Amino acid sequence: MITIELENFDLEQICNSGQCFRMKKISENRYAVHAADKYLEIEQEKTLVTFHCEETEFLFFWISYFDLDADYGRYIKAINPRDQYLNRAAETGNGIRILRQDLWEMIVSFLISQQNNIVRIRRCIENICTRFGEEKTTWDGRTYYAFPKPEALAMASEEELRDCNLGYRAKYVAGTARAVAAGEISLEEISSMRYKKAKEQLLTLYGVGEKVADCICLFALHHLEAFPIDTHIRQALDAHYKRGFPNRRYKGMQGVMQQYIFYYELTQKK
DNA sequence: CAACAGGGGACAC
DNA sequence: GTGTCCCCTGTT
Repeated sequence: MITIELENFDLEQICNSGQCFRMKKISENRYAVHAADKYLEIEQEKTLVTFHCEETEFLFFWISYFDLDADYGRYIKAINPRDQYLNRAAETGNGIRILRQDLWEMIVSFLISQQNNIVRIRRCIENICTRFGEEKTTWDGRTYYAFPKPEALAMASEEELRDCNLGYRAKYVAGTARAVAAGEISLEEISSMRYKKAKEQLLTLYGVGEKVADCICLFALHHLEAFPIDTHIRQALDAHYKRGFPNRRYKGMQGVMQQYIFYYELTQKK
């Protein structure tokens, strides 16, 4: 168990920022996180955050996962003081972190996300984990399921994937899983590529388009210059940035700004 | 019951 | 780059 003090860190904001689909609130101030094959419970009391895991796992996995070494105050300070909209957005989402999630998990998650709502996306992912993921045990003896490996999903039939509620997205997951399992594309190589190259490779996958590729680049590969444009962001850009988003000013941190905007739009609609 | 929207993408032209 | 289809499920 590790307790540390953190600035610009808010579990509720991270959970609702739409980048991770396997994090959920389990009680007041306490969240459960599934990531790749790991499980963590985490608590927050104002700036005091407690990770319920061993120190080695905290050091070698969760620090990177939650981007704890980064200074998000620096991103917020970089915002144009005259941009009222972005300042409001960043104020609302000032505890958001861009997570470093598993590449394969993000590929499948965002394949499933297309033309889909968040509640159902979560259910779909839970379904494929339960059905095709490796069985694991928490420190206190409870069973959970890891995210299924490419090989496991490559062996699944399209119909089995449809049974997991994927709908027409089943063929995308099946096709992409087979391509990865067959070695037609190397996740390891993509991990070491720069943004432009990585995105280009991801676009060759069946079912991966512009928006999904950018989500994968941002939420798995931590390419902060990726700026995924979905329907919500599109509306926000049309309303507040008629001359386009100031990419030059926010060079290398557009993805962080995208998250502030996305989260802000989501909270406004409730 | 019908209509519709929900974090798009493939494919043809 | 534009249009059309995909044909999913939950909500209204």
